[in-house]
Amino acid sequence: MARHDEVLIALRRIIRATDMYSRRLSKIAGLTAPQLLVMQAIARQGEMTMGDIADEVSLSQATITTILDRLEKRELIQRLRGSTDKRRVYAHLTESGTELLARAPTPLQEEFISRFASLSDWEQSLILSSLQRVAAMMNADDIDASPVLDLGAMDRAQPATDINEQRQRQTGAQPPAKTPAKHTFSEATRK
Amino acid sequence: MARHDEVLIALRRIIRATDMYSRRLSKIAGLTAPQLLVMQAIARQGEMTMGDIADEVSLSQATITTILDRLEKRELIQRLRGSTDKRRVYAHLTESGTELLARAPTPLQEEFISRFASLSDWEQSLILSSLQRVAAMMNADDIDASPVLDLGAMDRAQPATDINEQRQRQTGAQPPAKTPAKHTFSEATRK
DNA sequence: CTCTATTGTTTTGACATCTAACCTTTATGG
DNA sequence: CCATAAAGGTTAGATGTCAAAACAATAGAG
Repeated sequence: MARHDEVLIALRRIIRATDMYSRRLSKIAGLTAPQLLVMQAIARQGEMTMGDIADEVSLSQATITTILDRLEKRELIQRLRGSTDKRRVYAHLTESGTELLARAPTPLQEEFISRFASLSDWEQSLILSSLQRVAAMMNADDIDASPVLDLGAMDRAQPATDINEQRQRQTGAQPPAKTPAKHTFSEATRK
Repeated sequence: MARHDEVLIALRRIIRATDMYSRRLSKIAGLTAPQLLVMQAIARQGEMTMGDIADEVSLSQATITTILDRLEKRELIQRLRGSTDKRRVYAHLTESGTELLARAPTPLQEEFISRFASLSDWEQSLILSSLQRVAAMMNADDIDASPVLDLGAMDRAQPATDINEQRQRQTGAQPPAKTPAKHTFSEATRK
């Protein structure tokens, strides 16, 4: 078995564990992992537009919409249409949302966190940088995305012309603690 | 920002990249990543039951069912009820399934593979073992579920050496997945 | 001051996933 | 033998997720 096959297996296990924890979270805390992440982001900023949230948590806008739909239905967040720019929609936590969030656990398994914390410092940074490298290697081809790409593509899918479009949202992954900040939100000072 | 928060971010990026590649695969090759994995597994074994596949690719049986539903609808695989044991259902590739599979790319981004391959040997194994360790740390609490809630136990006495032991047979990978049962208790409560 | 391009969201349609509940069949204990 | 448990699959119901298309509102060009 090739090394990269083992990588794939490990990745799928990680992905699955993440998913299963999300479901467990949902049972014990009433929030799935993405819901929790989104709410934490909103709590940090006070109020955010859909696009801001999407950038912050690295999900598409469409996904944010559906997540907020569910949160809104449960009255954990509220949407407010922007007054100056009516295209924007601002989300903020409700009373009960804030409360629920306060009682919620972390979006990463406690078990994992404590195990990870018990590793020595150099082991932790080794693991972290490995993950970041993998992430970078996987996201990289997003950036250049060979403009031509395989012949086999055209005899099957007609579209296939859209590779350049998404170059707006890739964050380097190198700088440790750095909010992407591609979006300055200074809307309130509009005329 | 805490180390484990950075871990979380890296993980989410990896998960997202994996998902996006799956969609791209689906466009250029007509198969998503899980579909491809399932078909490759079947191709290797010739013929497999739902449960075998589930174990092999680390997904639940229900998921395999829905994936095979789609593949069967497109006539890429076929289901055959077992003759001796009629509970079993065997899946095998059809003519066109074999053909499509032959033309399909790898389930991991080529770009990633070549980047990974270009790393030195020790780097590769460093990354691989980091991933395997993360996977092991995340899946670990699956095993016990709730014996005690230690915390005080480990932060003092143990030099944290036995945490690594959990991953004994990961690298061997002969018997893949092996979800530790834990599922067999809630069955016959219907009545 | 219109007409059009751009920007921000939502909707649509398709997959992937899981748990829990439900069927079928086989295995087992009296 | 037969009732019941166990094993293998499928169905139902929820989420998450994305690309693309559809909408809505603002910004720009003439």
